[in-house]
Amino acid sequence: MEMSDAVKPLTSFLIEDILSIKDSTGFNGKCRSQKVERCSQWEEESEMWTEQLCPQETVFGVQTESLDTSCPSTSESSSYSSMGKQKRSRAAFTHLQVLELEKKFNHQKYLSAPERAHLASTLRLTETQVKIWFQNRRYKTKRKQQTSEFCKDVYKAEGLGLRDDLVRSSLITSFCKAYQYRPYLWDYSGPWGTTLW
DNA sequence: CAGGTCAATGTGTTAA
DNA sequence: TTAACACATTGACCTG
Repeated sequence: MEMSDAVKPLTSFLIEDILSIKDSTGFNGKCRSQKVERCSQWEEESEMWTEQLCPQETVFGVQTESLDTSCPSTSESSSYSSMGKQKRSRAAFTHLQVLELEKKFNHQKYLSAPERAHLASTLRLTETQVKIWFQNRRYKTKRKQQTSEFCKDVYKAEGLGLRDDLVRSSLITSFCKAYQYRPYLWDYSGPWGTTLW
């Protein structure tokens, strides 16, 4: 049986995450004209930095308005709707920023305040963004680990020769209880196929 | 358009 | 009291 994503060692995910030529939004190498346009000023200023560290991937030099004061919001990005609600922005970190964050995370899961400040200035992010990124990253790692352990339990149960349907129903029940607020984990590819349901 | 990803936000907890 | 944390959720944006 082919190993599912859920049971791969953690390092595999990290390496895959890094090697897949994607930025943090899942963007896959094509130009997002809207964002590039919005952040042209930032790109101009960071051109040297981008080329120095990531010469062949300047296409990923995409930054959103909320990341850097040198990239001011445009009327579009900070626009208010007719209802008066401010549109929430979500920064898309560059491929290079994510790469450096991942490298650091591989080395240490927690940063001290000085380390965070240094990394933030190096990557031209705010300290809060670095802090939140590490928080989210730890949580993501933990979720994957939980999924992985769940799969090991399945294999163990099957190895003991327990009836497949009983194993399945009990595990699904406990899994649903544990992850009722985490539907994204339900997509895991378990030993009984690609979908649970 | 449904579903996935992920930065940002909200909430509750803990330690200094 | 404050800052940082874990965890859950939201909302923007992307892909198939």
